Amino acid sequence: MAESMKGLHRSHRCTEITTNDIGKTVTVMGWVQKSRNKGGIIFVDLRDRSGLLQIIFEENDIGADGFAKAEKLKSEYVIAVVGRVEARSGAVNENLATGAIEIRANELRILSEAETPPFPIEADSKTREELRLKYRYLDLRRPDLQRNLMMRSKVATLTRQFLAGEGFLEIETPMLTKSTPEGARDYLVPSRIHPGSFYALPQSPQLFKQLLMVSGYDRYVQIVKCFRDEDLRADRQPEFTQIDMELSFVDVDDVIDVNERLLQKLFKEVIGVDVTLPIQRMTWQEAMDRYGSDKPDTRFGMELKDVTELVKNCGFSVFTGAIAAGGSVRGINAEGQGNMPRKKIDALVEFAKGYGAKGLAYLAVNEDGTYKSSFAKFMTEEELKALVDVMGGKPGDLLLFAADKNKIVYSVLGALRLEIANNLGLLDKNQYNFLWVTEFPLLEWSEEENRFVAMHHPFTMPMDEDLPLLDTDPGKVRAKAYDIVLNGTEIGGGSVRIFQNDVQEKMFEVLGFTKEEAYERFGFLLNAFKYGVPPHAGLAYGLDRLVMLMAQMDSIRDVIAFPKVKDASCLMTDAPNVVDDKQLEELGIAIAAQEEAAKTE
RNA sequence: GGCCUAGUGGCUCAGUUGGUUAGAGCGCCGCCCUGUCACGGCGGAGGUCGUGGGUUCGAGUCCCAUCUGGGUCGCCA
Repeated sequence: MAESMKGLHRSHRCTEITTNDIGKTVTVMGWVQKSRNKGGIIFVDLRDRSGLLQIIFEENDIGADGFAKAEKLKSEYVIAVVGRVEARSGAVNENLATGAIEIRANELRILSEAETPPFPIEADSKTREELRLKYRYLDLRRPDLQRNLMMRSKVATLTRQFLAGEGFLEIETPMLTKSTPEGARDYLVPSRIHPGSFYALPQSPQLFKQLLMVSGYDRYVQIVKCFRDEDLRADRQPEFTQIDMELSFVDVDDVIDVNERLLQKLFKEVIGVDVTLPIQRMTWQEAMDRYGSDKPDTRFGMELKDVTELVKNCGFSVFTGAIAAGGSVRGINAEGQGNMPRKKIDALVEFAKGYGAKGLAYLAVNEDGTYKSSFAKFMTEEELKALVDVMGGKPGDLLLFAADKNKIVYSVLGALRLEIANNLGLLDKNQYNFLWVTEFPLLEWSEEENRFVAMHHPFTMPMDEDLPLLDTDPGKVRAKAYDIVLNGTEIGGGSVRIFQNDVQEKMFEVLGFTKEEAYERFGFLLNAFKYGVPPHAGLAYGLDRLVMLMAQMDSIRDVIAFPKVKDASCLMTDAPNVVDDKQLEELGIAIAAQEEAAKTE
């Protein structure tokens, strides 16, 4: 039977008690991690969010009734113990922070009994994630998840402290807002009062924070939930948290400066890692050319080399064909992998095909200097040698080439170098390589929509020197946009915003919006800009990704208390679910007949 | 939507070319044990092999479909 905690007050968390407290009487409360009954003496490991503490029960201290109660303790019972802190008379447990002490219990209360949990509550769980997510409240008792969520809390707290000191104000923006179907799919919320109309949950507070700048708040920050109705990934959840900020009267360098100092503080104080400032910067074009990615992992080399000029007249039609079609031929050098078995190379070819490559050409430099290659017969000895030289190929190296449209070549080789590095164990989670990627293209041609779309968003300022190109060659315009990349993961991004109505209108024109359409969607912003708007810029971090990397996890699910699974459902609550007809009726919503209905009958 | 991958007692796994009664460790239950901390000893319970169908004398194993997770491409301004 559950007992009351009347008259008891917890004096310490488990690991807050140290050898300095020996002799004191303390009151501790928590969960039974493990009970070891030796007959006349019982040891119980008590757990709370701080860690473990050993309690010792003997009849002499606690009496016959108390001892009988202690004999009943099982895993996950919630108990309160009053007792004296003692130095252990048995061996010290080196594995425990509190291994030199124990609590000799004088009083025990069983606050809550517990059924045997469906999986062990322990660090480094081997239990399949599906089960852990169904019982997430038990999973969250495990020390590694508790550590992750405590780390996350610390990041949020330090961020608020630091930015408050830099003059930022924390201001909330609405969760029920207007759908702006540019970008990701919106989550929609039906309006009861306006049947047939919908709010959208924000994909980001973008427009509101810009309006706050118009209103003179000067520097804004918000740690805020954002929503995007797109497919999930290990680092993508439908609802996620941003550290979102905006600053007035600044340009790119000002935003970078304050954020570099924020990152330096966070990494030092949370995980003891020194971030050397300034953080390296690289233009988008250089990142693509050297790494085939706009978020390069710079912890290892294996950089791309452009060999287009070298092979444009060779006899290998795969190369020359791609070049003739306006593409390029580029390669990477997997150093020391020249003896990779054919089977593994074939697996890499298959991997490359997953990124749109039609194939992958390879050349291994044998130890004796001869070549083993899928395309040697199409090229002269001189051509091959020149190719190997440009790639820096040494005996024992494996050269891999992709020939296609630039976009595919970049994505194939960018993914391939990561895949190879991962297979070779080159990715050290203890190494933190930051990189600013700057000067992103302003626009991207969408084959699907047959128009330009904004690469970042439609409010991103073009680079001053590229402004004239908006009229003549929009695809060439670079933006004052920047991403902060850590170990190949984009942890944040932002831009300087357009603050002149004429530039903004030009931007909408290039995106194919009529003036009417632009006002229909974003009129509140465009109107606001008529009344005096400061130059402003901002940045937003993905808090989940940032903490994931700090905690050295592979999925953001491990730093989110209640994450969703791949199909965006919640295994614990079973959301989303079907609602009552009455609810739908009030909202004026009818569900269209689904083919599914026939299937379930 | 495509591709890859996993599903066997509560948990994690093994299970041969298809062949007796599907095994192990941990956990759980009972008894014993006064210095354990991966406690120990003795005994015990517990499995429609994700689901449905098929091939076969015989299916955990082979085939088809399907469900539930995970990774990824598309998608993610």
